[in-house]
Amino acid sequence: MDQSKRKCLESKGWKIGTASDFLELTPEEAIVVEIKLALSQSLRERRQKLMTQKDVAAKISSSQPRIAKAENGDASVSIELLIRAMLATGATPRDIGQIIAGVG
Amino acid sequence: MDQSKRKCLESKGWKIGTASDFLELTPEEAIVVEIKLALSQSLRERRQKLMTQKDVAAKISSSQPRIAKAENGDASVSIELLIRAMLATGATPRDIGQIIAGVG
DNA sequence: TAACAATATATCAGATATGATATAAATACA
DNA sequence: TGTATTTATATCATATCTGATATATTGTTA
Repeated sequence: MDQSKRKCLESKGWKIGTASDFLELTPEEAIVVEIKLALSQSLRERRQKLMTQKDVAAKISSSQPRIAKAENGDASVSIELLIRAMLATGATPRDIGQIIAGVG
Repeated sequence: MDQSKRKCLESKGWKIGTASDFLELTPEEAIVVEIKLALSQSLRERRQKLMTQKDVAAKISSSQPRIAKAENGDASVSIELLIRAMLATGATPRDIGQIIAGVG
């Protein structure tokens, strides 16, 4: 990973150490990060076509700020919240599965 | 869902209310439960062929009891831990995506 | 431009998930 | 049978994730 991507991730709360790559993460952790970012991106793309962050939040009893963080790839957002938000946009398990399958 | 399945889920900590179906869960929550159970099952199947719960735990800095809970579909286990455990068995994002895509 | 809607950022207390530990129960296998 | 291995259950302090709230920023539209 290049310098700019690392800085980007760090600004969102990801702790990827001082190395210039994912070397400080186990392979499993690195893939989890990639899965989260893929879901995050996809959530934003889907949601923008259909509704506001507030709408998504209401459907899953969350809050607009939390959906903003989800879409921004913030490290504090769980995979579960990302999936719940995706589902709120009408995504199916099939849609979500395909996004995850496309990682790596 | 029949009575026995409901009792089974409840014994694992799932709060599905008093109804005889998933009616007390939002559609999104119900799907999340199904995704967790699917990952849980798949984890056990994959893991048993390859290694012990202790082995999986070591690979992802978790503990054997936690892996046991993951395989038993305990409600306290996050999707993230399920995915990390799957990855520890050698599952790829593609494998995981297919399992999720098959829900519903 | 002004006014409004949408999104981003900051903070925080409460809830949930965590690994660790101890140990019970089950399973394998000599 | 007994003994070792594996898995399940219970408890707990800590870390992480949560929604709520306030508010700043950005974007849109009159």
